[in-house]
Amino acid sequence: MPVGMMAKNYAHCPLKKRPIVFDDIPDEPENLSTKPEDLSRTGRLASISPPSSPTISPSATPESSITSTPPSSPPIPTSPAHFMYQPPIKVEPLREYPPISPDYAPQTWHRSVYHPYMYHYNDMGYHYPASPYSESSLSPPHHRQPLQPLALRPVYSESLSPTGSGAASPPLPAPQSPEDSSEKRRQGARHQCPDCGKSYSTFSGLSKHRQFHCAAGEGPKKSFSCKYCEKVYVSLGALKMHIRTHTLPCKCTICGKAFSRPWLLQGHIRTHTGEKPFSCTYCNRAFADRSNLRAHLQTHSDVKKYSCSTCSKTFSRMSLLTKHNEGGCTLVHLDKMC
DNA sequence: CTGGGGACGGGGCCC
DNA sequence: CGGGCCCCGTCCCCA
Repeated sequence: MPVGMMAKNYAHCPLKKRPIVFDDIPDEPENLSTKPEDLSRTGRLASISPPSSPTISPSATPESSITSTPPSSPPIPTSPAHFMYQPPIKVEPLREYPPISPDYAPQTWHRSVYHPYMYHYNDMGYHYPASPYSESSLSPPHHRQPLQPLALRPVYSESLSPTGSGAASPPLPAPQSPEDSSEKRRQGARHQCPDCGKSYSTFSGLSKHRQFHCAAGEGPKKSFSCKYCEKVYVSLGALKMHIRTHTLPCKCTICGKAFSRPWLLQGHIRTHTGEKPFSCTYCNRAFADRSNLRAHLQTHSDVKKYSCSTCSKTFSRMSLLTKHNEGGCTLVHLDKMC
């Protein structure tokens, strides 16, 4: 969404939440990555090419929009937005993208309705055509697996229950694949703590655990306390991470707001640019924040993630369940009377 | 009041 | 050990 438009739409928002419109924004924001910049990719915004697989024009209907030739370049918004933040991009030209099958059901095609680009950006640095590849799986390819068509790849796991029958409803997410679950990732770990049984994929991980974390073990229980507050951590790394919440080294060049971590800043910058890389499989709604998409997905489910243990009513968010319990689960009140 | 979205914080894990 | 990313969670605001 162009910044100017967004500012207009924020007319009813508190001042602190309104994006700031600049007339003289530099062409390219500073690289947020803390990694050394790859100089070979200087000018990356203009040089990124989409995958050579068939692409889909977002403006066309799914049935008619499959083309064998990719567009010359992703459309870059111009006026009234003078600036569109483009996250650092990792280009992997040798990566194989799954071909688009004509078997895609139209209802599975979607794109960000806010995102002006026809290529979805995911935070792992991959560019895909906006449809039919989406962020809906919440499992970016990363090092785990290449992104697959919706019909093939495992989809987001937070077990949405079917919201209804009928062909109009897209298939609901299947259980998360083992590769996507940190818990299941550990199942393949071969380094197990003899004290508590917890497993790690690397010996160093196990060593860290035994030295600092394992309550059942004999390792030294060092503690690291924050000099800014009362918090105490069992590892220096955790303390350093916490200290960043005091020092806030990552500063937004647009509004000056500071954050503890680069990726928090990246998420914040999306509030300025309107970039919404995470789109819902079911309703096409797009989000700038993965967690918000996750919460949104709950709204598509009849049986939501958080349930009242007393009356079995389910809620999409913990806060709603808390409110429910605090304010008035009638069955709770009945229990208290008994 | 309830449900939902936006923005953000923090700990854990992997590389 | 640090960076990057994940998930979980909270707080606030709004319709």
